[in-house]
Amino acid sequence: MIIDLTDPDGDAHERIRTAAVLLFARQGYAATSIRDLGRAVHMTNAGIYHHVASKEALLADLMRVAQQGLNDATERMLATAGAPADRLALLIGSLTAVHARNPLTTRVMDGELRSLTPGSAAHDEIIALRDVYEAHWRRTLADGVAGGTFRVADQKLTRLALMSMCTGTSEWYRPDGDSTLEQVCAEFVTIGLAAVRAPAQVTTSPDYSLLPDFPWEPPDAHNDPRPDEARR
Amino acid sequence: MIIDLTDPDGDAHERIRTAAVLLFARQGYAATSIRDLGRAVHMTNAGIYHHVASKEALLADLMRVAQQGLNDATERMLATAGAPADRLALLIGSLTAVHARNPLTTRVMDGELRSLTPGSAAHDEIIALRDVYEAHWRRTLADGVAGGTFRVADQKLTRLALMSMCTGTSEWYRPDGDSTLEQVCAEFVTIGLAAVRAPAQVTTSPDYSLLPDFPWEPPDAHNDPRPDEARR
DNA sequence: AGGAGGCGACCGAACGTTCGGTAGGAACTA
DNA sequence: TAGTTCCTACCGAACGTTCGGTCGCCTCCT
Repeated sequence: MIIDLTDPDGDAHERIRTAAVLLFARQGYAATSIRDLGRAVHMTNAGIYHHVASKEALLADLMRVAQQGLNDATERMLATAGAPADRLALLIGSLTAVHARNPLTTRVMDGELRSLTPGSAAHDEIIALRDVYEAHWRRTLADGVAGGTFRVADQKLTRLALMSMCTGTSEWYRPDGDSTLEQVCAEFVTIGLAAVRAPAQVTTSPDYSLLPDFPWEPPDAHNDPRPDEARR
Repeated sequence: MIIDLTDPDGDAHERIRTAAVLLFARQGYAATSIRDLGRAVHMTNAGIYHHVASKEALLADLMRVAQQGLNDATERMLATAGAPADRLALLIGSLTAVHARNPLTTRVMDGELRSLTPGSAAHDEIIALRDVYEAHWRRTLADGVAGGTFRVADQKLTRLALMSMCTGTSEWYRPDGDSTLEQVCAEFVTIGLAAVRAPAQVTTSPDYSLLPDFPWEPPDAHNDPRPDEARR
């Protein structure tokens, strides 16, 4: 499933998407030119436009597919979960795992929403998809509080704090660290349950095979240079 | 201390910095033009260059002063703290508070390092300053582990996870929420101590007057439009 | 024959940056 | 007091470059 950016026989659309997620994550959308993309896939800027309607449409497409993938996977996993504590554990674990395993895609997802023209159809669509996702968190927290399992001062604050803990994973997680992905997720689940004052439970680790696997996420994404911690 | 961007009698350098932090945080450095800055302070693009050597120097200056301010404040606060648990609590609380109170400045600090030319003197200087700051975290965690107070699987992972929880605050905290800043900080300290398996302690809330107050952070920063959660 | 894929050349606009010039005031001299 | 000389702050115009995007043509493959 690895994608060779320079292979002219590969699917061009897929190669462009792969290059886009790489460069958008590394330099940011605004600082990446169509010519940069072309250089990465061995094409001219004009060639890119044979496969893509516009630079912004490329970003929107990327974000839409990625967010949709997360939504689908989340709903698949939640389908078998019962109590709010179980659901919260699943939400935390899966969001963390997705960010750890797809750091480039998720960095674009989380950080480039502002690059879509406000009010455009694409922008509104991504926001709507994100709302659908966040509704799972909102409902889980509300259910837990209503049922007496959770005790939180401010549901919105708790949700955003936990989500930002999970999404932050894409900025620092490396698979060659001392902790496995499973350990990180379990750790975060423990922290999350503590944050809502729910009793820590023996967590059945989530089935990672249900998580979305973005085909354009390069296998060596974790070795991609990052501006910080460059020499550590 | 509030700064009127359009007041021609105000200090021009200060006005430009204020506009820069606003626009860089809102649109990103790459998507902000010198002409945008000029428009914000009622100057032409040429006028800006009378006060600023280059666009990148403006960003570097901003980041350097901000990071230096955080470093100084952190060292002032740590000077009176003893045990690793106290020091960790201070680090968590102060980093959270700085991000909550200066969301625009901290978003630029945390997210625009990649916009500085890699290898340039300015880039290296910011990284060095950041290293100095992170060393406080590293040492605190190492001391706690060595002394038996903390029990963590992976110090680097723990540090980065906790720091990203704190820095995430700038993305969602609003002073008009259900929780005060003090409550958020206390909550995060509790979570952080749980993450290192240290006994939760009665936290003496940090002295927020020691925290850096960036003069260019607009007083209505929390009302500045953000791409996500726009309609919530 | 004809469509898919791609190239070179090009467009208008915007970019960061530079340059010559100027209004206004302070400072000094006659 | 009047005149000369600076200096700070800024503007209008332009520099060369790069931007996102378009157009026509060529070359394969079917």
